Amino acid sequence: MKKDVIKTIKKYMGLTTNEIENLIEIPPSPELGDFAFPCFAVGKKLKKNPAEIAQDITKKIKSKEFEKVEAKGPYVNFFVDKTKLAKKTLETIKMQKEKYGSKKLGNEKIMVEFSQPNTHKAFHVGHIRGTSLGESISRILEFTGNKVIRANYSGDTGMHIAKWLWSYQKFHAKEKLKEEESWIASIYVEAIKKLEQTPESQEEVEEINRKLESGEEKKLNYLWKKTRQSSINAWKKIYNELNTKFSIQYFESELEKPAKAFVKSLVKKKIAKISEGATIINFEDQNQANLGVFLLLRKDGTVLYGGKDLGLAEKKFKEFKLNKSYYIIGREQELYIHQVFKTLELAKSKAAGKSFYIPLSEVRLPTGKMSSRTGDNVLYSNFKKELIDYAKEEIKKRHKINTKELEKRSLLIAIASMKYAMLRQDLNKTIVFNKKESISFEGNTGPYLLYTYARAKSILRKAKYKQKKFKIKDLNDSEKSLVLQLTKFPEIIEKAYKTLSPSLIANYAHQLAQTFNEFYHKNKVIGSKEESFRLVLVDASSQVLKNALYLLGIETLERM
RNA sequence: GCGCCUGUAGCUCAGCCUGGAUAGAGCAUUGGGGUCCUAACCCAAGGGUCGCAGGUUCAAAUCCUGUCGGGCGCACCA
Repeated sequence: MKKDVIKTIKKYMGLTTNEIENLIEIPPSPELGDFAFPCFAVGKKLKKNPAEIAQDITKKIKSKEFEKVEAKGPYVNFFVDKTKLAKKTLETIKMQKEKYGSKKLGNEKIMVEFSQPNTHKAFHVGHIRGTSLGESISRILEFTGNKVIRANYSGDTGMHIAKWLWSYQKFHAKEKLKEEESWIASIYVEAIKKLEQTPESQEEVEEINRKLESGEEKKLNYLWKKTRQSSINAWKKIYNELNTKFSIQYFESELEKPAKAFVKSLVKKKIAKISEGATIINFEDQNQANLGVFLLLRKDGTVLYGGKDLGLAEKKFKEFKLNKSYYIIGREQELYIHQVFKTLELAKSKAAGKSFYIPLSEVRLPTGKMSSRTGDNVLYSNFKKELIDYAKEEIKKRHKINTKELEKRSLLIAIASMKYAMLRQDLNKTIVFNKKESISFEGNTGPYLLYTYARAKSILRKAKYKQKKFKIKDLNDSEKSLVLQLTKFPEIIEKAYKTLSPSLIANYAHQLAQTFNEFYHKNKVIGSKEESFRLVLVDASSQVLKNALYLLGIETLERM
């Protein structure tokens, strides 16, 4: 439809398609039309009053594509023929179904690294944001023609693990190992507290760290392996619930060797050097003073996180023939990740120039930063439980269903609620997590979207709807808005792909749901004169809503 | 000190990239809507010097400069 507008204007003005496309806008209200062409720029060029130009163009236009073309001040307003538009849009959706909105915009093999929890530590609300985002971006990339490899990278060695093992051995040795993340997290918090009380214990911890790296003590190795696996098993359940499946899981412990080798080569190439006993890159030497100093190896020769990330980048490109590698990592690591990328460039790595950073702002508590050290955080499992309990209450108010169905629905609602809350906001914005306010299923929330979908499906069920041919007469206002909303979806996808912003899709889904609910309220479907058409419209709406939710990584419910 | 992010209604946020016609939602507040397809819904009302000051422009929440407030980062943590 936009194309028709462009074509029409092009016929009467000496402008290129691109110029026109950039000028065309959507009027602030439907009474002003569906598309508008502002004449300011042309007015300036021709040194004529834009309002006169608008009048002129309007008089000349004789296209039959539009219901009406009208000059209003300096604007030429186009009114699209809604009946034609509805027919076209609904038929497209009917045909393409879950592929509606999908478009081949890219054709690359892309790795998306996200989530990155550490073993022996809490999986908290902050991880939910990163995980939801990674999954959603992956789906958007796939939906637009790319092949995606989902990668997870976890810290399973180092000082924090040593502290955990120390705490367990010293204070909980008789307890059975559990796979609950809350238990795992609590051992770590206790370690930090005890170490503050008795700083002299730090020596014991360092001894454990040494033994752990050398692998000399069998008993310790066993405990490490076993507890590490507990964390991994706990994640499996979490990722399953969050609808995420990683193609590959990397661990820090596997990267020590390749990292050391890579750092060695950097020293050889004189990119890195020894300073105060540690191996570093001073970016001042590379005329990149703004990147500061990048630390690779400690004094004692052990590899730091940065060194391992370099090794990992190499490994990723070696293992998979990637076109691109995305890192979804907290904003606080921005400098660090740019140091990694610059180093890859200096080393002429395969990963150079193909690695990209997607910065993610943190999830905070009203009281400040979340920390797995102090336990000042909201664990995934605890938050989920509260959401599930609330969902159960709400369901029980409305329906009598068996336990199995109740469990299924409440979990899905809980996940939708948390994911949507994490995705609807811009990545650059810090989310201040207020637990009380987060547990709400009304308004701009995930459950509202699920509810809208379930309502639509309920109509189709009751009408015993089957797809067949349909006729469209005149559309009323709420039908028109709904059709227009459905027509917009492919554009939203394109923009979301270009900017890697799931929030655009989240906002769109909410708008669509609002428009649908308005339509639902004003129009009776079953038993109305327009039943056949309205059923198609309901079917299409539910389909598009489902597609949008899919891209957010949110599953729908047929009944809620 | 330097660098990055951020400031829009009482609260939480869209809109800013690509400047245009009355700045939009949700929550909260107030008032409506049930013989009717799921009221987790819908309708209406009140509520805004778009942090502040300059500049560019016919036109600025949007672009530029400065400034103030908040967050984060800047050598052996990850």
